[in-house]
Amino acid sequence: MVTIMDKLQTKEKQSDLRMTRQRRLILEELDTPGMHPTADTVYQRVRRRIPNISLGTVYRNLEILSQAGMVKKLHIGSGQKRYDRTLHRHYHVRCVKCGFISDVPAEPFGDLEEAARGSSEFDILGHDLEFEGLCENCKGDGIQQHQD
Amino acid sequence: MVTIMDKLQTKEKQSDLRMTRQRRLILEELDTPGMHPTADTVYQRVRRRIPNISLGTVYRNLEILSQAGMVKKLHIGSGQKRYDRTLHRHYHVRCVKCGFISDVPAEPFGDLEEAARGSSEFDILGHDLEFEGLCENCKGDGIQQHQD
DNA sequence: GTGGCTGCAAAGAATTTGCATGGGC
DNA sequence: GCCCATGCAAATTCTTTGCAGCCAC
Repeated sequence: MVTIMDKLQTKEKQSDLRMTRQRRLILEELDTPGMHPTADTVYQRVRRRIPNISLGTVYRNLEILSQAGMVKKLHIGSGQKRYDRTLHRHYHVRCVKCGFISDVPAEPFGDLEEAARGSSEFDILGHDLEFEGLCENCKGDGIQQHQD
Repeated sequence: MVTIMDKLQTKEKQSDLRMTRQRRLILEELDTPGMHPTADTVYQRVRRRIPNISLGTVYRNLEILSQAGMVKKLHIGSGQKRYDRTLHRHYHVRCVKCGFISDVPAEPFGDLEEAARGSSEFDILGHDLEFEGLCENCKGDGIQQHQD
């Protein structure tokens, strides 16, 4: 089991990262704006350019990049984990019908944490906010399948 | 794969629910205040009273109860799903060190969704807010393991 | 050159599902 | 009695890991 101590330690090592072809292409895929791909989606896409890359490598890299703070792991919806290139802080909306995830360009609400501090014994360090709703496609009762 | 249509349909059927011994005890476990157990934790606890209950039954029931709106499925942290008896709307804090999850008794922020509506094409229906922080035990650098 | 990184494959963890039987209503 | 619910076990799905060779620095 990976402990937080592992995480904290790994975070220090981010300068050691070697920029392999695999890692560079994985990062490139994540740079596509508005994407919140699963590990498998990243795998499928990078495979177009490195046909024999392994899914294990993709998982390993997403984990490493996530611990280095270059990528954010999202635990949205009930399915697989998703990954988001962390450029600036933002929120997400998930379509309750098709699962499509989109960015919400709203400014982070700073006072949320202040309010939580008043009613919890925790040291509050941050927050994640996820909206639920119906995406453009699903508003009209259409049952389309959205992409990542 | 379970689609949203399945979900919506099942939601209508909530009156069909039979109150079996298994289902009742699962609900009882979830009634314990402040608990956010995983399926396996529920299984372990109910097993004390129904030794031969199966893990599959626990999963099936948690899913059914969740779709009936009696239980909320939480996707917090990276690990297993957790389940929360839905009595009233509230938020959660997760300890980044030990993973302990606690309720935040703060009142829901209604204006969050209003703000999101302004900057998204989605029909916003709701939101989930999760705080991150350090729990009482972990504040002092202790690396204790919290329970559910 | 060396230590991190990769591909491959097998293992592991979490959850779902098929089927025959059992039990709530 | 009907039909949903259960126990059991196998199957799926997603993710991690061991290992020998490879490659970025």
